Amino acid sequence: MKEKELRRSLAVLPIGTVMKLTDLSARQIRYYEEQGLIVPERNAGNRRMFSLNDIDRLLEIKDYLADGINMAGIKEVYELQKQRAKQKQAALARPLTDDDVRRILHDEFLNLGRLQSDPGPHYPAH
Amino acid sequence: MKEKELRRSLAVLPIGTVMKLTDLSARQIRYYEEQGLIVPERNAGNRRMFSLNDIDRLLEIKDYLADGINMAGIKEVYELQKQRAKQKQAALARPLTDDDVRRILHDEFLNLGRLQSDPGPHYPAH
DNA sequence: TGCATATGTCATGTTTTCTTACATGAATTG
DNA sequence: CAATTCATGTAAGAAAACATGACATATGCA
Repeated sequence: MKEKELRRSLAVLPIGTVMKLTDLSARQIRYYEEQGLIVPERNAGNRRMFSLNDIDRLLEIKDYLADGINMAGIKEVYELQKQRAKQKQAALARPLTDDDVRRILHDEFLNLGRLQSDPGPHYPAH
Repeated sequence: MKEKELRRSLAVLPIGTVMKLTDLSARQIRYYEEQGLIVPERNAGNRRMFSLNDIDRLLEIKDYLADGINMAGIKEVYELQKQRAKQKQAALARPLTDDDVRRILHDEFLNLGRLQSDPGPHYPAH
């Protein structure tokens, strides 16, 4: 499962291909990068190079936008995901204290309603 | 298994990416196309666009060349593969006659020695 | 009405790729 | 040995793709 992950994160696609695969304009893709939602690599000539993971992320962003969530909201979604991933990794790195467990469970429940079944209220631009 | 095949045959990679993934020069890749060993698609602007299957094929070609097989030999290899695939499909399309079976078995045995265990003598330039 | 957001469009410069042509070292053949 | 063929390198000029920056605009909200 490690090699597959590597392949999915290989930056091999130019923006033209990504436009076709996602049906997004170059302007949109660059804007999402500007907003920090994706961070495509650059080749030696400064061309953006995208991975399959980037494609997935872009399609997700598209869905969120179609659902009426704005940039700020999407950023928050990914912030939460990042923090959850970080916690999970920390949990793997060392044995969990009771306090960890409580905090993780708390966050899980906190995020359940907002991110899965129901997008919830549209996030205001903080 | 059908969707995976589709993804593998999607022409999404520019030649620059292919160069890096295969460690072949643009000259080599174009030459192999000229020889009919690969047939990359073209985008609207006439740029070659490669699929993952093309990458596999190029790496195969590289291996064959490293083994001392020349273009003519490699062409023959792929010709045989194509014919075998055609026969297999024909076999699926209609019931086999005894004669079919005999002929297919014959070809299988014929190709066994040459293509699998031992590359055999280097093919002369036809 | 005025402002912020998300996207379109245009201009200009750089990078990538295309085709065509010629060059070349290694192997082959007469 | 001289002449070919093969597989690849290299260079030139044109076209396509992409980058950045600026300005335009529709939409929704305060």
